[in-house]
Amino acid sequence: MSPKHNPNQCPMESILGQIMGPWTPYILWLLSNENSLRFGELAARIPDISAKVLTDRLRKLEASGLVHRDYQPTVPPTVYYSLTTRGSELHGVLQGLNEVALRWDEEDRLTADDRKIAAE
Amino acid sequence: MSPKHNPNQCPMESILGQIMGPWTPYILWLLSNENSLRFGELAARIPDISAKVLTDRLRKLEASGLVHRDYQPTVPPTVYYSLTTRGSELHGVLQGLNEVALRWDEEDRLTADDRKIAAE
DNA sequence: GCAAGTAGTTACCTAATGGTAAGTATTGAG
DNA sequence: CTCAATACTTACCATTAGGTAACTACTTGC
Repeated sequence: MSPKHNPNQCPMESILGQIMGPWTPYILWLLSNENSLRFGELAARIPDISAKVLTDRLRKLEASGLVHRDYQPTVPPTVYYSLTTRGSELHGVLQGLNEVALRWDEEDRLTADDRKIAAE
Repeated sequence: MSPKHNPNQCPMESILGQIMGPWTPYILWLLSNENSLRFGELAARIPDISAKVLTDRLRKLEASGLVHRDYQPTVPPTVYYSLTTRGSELHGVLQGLNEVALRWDEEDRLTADDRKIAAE
């Protein structure tokens, strides 16, 4: 994160340090709904994310013990990602977040429509 | 955020762009529990945050319509921050997040204790 | 005339982040 | 002999974010 931003004794900041960052909560949300996704499937569901960043996120989540990586040495290789037990404890939070996100999105689109109508 | 990371049609990413970043969810959590805090009170409750970053976060939250800023031109000035209606809709999510954070923190401290005992 | 107290702002610097593009490994298919 | 497919890795670059520290404004009180 930042050079000096340490998750100093504050549990909230500690968890945020693990979850936060562009795409990360979204990755968790996808995994929490599908229970297992391959690298390419994740990439396809997350528009515009680069392989580099996706790998980075998954590695960090794995290091925090939130995501499990299952590498099958087939040819070509197959890698399944899924939530660990701890990772799946975030489901409720992510669901709540998603509900709010959808609600606000709808509200914002409605008021945007109002503006368009008013401008006519 | 990043030069190209646009909240591209994805409601989840859009809300994350507003909430995310070091300290931000914690600020919202504090405001959601105290319903009104002054700048200095916030700073006191958030160890190690700098005035610059705190100001920045509050300005951004204000711009997103999540936080209300009430400036009283007294001498010295007094500024109260509180959640807007929309901001307070995050209470449930933040509470869930905090519960998980406290639980994990406790679990981690327990296993840390185990390691200490085992090392004796 | 100077310090105190609140809520910032400003300047400057460094480290980390993310993007792009190209490369890697492996093996079966054509 | 080369391509295709998957899951990355690496190198390089530009931008950004955050940290520190000093400075501002305004009035009261000593």
